Amino acid sequence: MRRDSEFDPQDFLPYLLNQAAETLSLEFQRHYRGQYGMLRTEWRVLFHLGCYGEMTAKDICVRARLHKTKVSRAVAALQAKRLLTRRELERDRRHAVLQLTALGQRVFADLSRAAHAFDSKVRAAMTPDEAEILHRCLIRIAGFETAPRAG
Amino acid sequence: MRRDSEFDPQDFLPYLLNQAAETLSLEFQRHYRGQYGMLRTEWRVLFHLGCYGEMTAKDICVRARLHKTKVSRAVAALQAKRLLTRRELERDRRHAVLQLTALGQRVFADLSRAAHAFDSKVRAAMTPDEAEILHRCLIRIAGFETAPRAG
DNA sequence: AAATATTGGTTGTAAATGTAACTAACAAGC
DNA sequence: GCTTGTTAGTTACATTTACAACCAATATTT
Repeated sequence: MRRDSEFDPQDFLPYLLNQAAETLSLEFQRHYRGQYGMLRTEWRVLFHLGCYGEMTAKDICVRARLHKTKVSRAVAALQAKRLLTRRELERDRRHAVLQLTALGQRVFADLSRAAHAFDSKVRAAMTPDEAEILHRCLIRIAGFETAPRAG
Repeated sequence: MRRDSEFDPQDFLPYLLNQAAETLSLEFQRHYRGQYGMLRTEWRVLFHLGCYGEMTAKDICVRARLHKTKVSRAVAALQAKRLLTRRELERDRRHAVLQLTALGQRVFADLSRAAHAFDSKVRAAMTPDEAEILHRCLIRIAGFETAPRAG
């Protein structure tokens, strides 16, 4: 298994990023999957609804950068689990506003706590400076607006 | 679409990492997918074989952290594309050493160049310090050994 | 108002992935 | 030797995802 190239997979950002992302995702998965039988997309939809409050499926698509079919199926699954409800708008019956049920909010609160704890644990492995720079770089790479919370 | 929570998805590392990883992966995909009709796992297998030289499927599993079924199928696909060959070992016919064909090496060289260019482009959006810290953090998160090139 | 386009969302189907069960080759215990 | 266990790799099947076609409601054009 000799060394042929000067370029190492670990130096290739898409690869390294994927490995890091996969590592964390797999680890956190057990919270929403193990505890609540949720899929990643379902957790994301719940997460967004919990963080930003009620919105339409389209809003979630844009915010979470998910394809509408994925959102559609995740919403159906969350609805079947009684974690959210859909309320059609009279002024435009194409739209349906989604909101978490009381149960959904409890699940979100629980997972949100777990997420926070998990995040802290990961950050504990770096200095505050490193954490800040990492965050900044990832935001930039992901192409998120610099100040999305202002919108 | 009001704000319900102090915790933002963009502050949750697994989520942010995934978004960043997805962004880069989707962008780079067009090189191996568009040009050569390869899947991500195929590109990874090719990448590892090109970088480290010939090895068995099992080696790739360990190095690239891929499940053996994924590797098995990727190898079959690359073989069908005439990018690699398998050579059984006489001393242990369970093992088959995989190596790139001349064509495979050319494809690897091309994609390797593209990867390098892509990587440089991404790094150009940060200072050298940021790039170094980002790399360090990702290596740590991914759980890679601190000095795997020594092995 | 009728025809056309657009938008929000769902459904159908093929491709891809994950998991488990399996085969074949070797190793170890008896 | 013959069972039992392990390892490398494949195959089969269920789940998940991607992509396209679709439907219904609204907007736009004429």
